[in-house]
Amino acid sequence: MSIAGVAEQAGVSVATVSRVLNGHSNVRPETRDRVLAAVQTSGYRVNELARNLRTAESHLLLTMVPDFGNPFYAEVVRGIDAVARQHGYFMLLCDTGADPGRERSYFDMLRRHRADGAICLDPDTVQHALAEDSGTLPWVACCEFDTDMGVPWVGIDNYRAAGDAVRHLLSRGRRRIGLINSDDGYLYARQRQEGYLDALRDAGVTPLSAWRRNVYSLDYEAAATAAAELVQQSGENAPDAIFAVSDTLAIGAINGLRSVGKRTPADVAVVGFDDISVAAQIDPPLTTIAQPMRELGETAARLLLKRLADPAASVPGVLLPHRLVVRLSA
Amino acid sequence: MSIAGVAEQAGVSVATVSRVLNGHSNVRPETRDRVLAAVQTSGYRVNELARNLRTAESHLLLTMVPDFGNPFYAEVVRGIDAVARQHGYFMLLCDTGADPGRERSYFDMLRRHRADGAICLDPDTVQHALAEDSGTLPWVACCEFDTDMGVPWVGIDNYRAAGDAVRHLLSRGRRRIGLINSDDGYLYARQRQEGYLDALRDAGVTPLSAWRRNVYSLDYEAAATAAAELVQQSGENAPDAIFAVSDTLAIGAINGLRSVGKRTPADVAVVGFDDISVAAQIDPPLTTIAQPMRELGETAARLLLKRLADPAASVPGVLLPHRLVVRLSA
DNA sequence: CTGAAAGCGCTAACAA
DNA sequence: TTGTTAGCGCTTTCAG
Repeated sequence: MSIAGVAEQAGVSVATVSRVLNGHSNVRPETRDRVLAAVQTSGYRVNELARNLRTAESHLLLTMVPDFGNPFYAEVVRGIDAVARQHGYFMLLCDTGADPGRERSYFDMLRRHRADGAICLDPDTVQHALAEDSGTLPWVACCEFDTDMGVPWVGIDNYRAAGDAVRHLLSRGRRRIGLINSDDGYLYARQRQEGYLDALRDAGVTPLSAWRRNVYSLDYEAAATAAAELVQQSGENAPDAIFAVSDTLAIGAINGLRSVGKRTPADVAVVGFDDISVAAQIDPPLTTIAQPMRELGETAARLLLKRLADPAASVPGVLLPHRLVVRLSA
Repeated sequence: MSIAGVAEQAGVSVATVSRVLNGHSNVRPETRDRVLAAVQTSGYRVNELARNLRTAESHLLLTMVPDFGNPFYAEVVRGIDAVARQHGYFMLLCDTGADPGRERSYFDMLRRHRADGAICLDPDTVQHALAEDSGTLPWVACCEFDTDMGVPWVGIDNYRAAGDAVRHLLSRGRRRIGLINSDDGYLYARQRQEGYLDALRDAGVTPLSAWRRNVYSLDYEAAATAAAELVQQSGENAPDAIFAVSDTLAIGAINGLRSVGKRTPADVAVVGFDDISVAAQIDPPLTTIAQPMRELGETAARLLLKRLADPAASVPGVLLPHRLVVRLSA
């Protein structure tokens, strides 16, 4: 049943039906009622494919995440979704696995008019590829952003946040602070490492490379292994604290520590990053850097919507505040 | 730049361009090359809106989850996504918050031809509303299913799985087994409760209602409170074990137990449900019923795809096996 | 206030 | 092998 059917049933033209469907005011109330009745009885629904073709917009927003099993991303995505829906858009969530190929294929949806805009949370390394050949497409970078990529962005100050974590550990009397970092294809990983190193140096401690481990997947096991290795080194190579760049990693680390008989925080203090909801539930509750996950997502969505509404508008980058949450692990 | 532009540039008709774009064989190689070249230089991309309007399909699949912050759903969704993409479909993830209104509005996307099919993980109570006025729309129920709703489904045997959990506790010598259940708007919640009750009775123990708590949001705090209340009752009202119908709840429960000085499993054994990845990481590692999350999603997607390929085909319901994973919490 | 008609970009008969 | 043409269902001038 198409608009033509409704028109016939109501004894009017398709144009009139379209008008009432779109809430135009220039329709006689009586006519409008007749149309509405016909819509009711016929069970008609607009074909948005047709509408979108005509209006040249899909009202679909893409969100590309490297891994949507990660609770951190889940919460950010919630923020995006809320704002999008609030503005009449639907959000299509794409799990790229941080794979440039998949990322490209999703990005193609923009070019093919299947989506109006995109929000990208992928590693800045893969974002760069996009920025080059599609500087013109409407998208914004979220959480992971390179300020001179010329793309609107939102995120936190990772450098300073990492410093805050380290300074907290320092203030607790820890000196040999280890780092469990993630894949340094992520700018955030590199920035947090810088923040960590500088904070240590500023305090007069020379960071040993033996204190650092990279984990190339955000999984618990890998972090557990890394933590166990770290503390089982001899002498001053063995850290008395660990800063993990995500709560997931921190939880794995605590588990790894326990498996080699080290207690947290008595033997080794641990601080995480993100403040996902499990962080407060584990034993000991995790001290961590809280990111405003929901706001991150909401802001990204708003930036994109603004860009969409006025392609010429200069959309700013925005930095959101982080916060140290002290619990018992450090 | 549209297909017409390419046609002009290549000196052929739009039909020919369409043919090479769609890989039809009846095009002279030389012509095809000319077209391809024009596509290249012009940077043309199909407008899928137009294509979809013409072919009357969107190649979009909807997945409706009640809460996509829940790691359990995340993993199921991964399975759906993988199969969908493998078959040339994109998956649109919708967080309904188990709200019938939002659910309806997403479902409307099917009626409006924005999506070809849907997979629904929402409570069976809200599914029923859908089944009534849209028995004809292509959708399948996943995890949460009512076998006589006339909709293809996939899930596990919740009744038996809950029984297995309880029997395990029984075999460990626990008799006063508590239940932390979720919102009984979910069929799975009601089924697991039945399984729990029957297993207890079969073992000759009379389940006290004082042993049971419902938690209406899947969050840690609520579960923690429930667990604390449960064990602080007097006499035989205080359970010596708790079966929680999800790992999230179980983790919260263990935390609640700890907060009132009860150790797990020494004082109170705990078994969870789902086997999400944190389950193995907490202290003590969680004994739980593992659901084949990924397969659940993959199967749902396959059922839907089958239904789409042949609307007349009778699509079966499928029951996937669960598994008791014994760790240290019980 | 309403209708006729053009056209969004594409695919698929049908012709040649 | 290629071109012409008729829609897909809708919105939107432009006339009346």
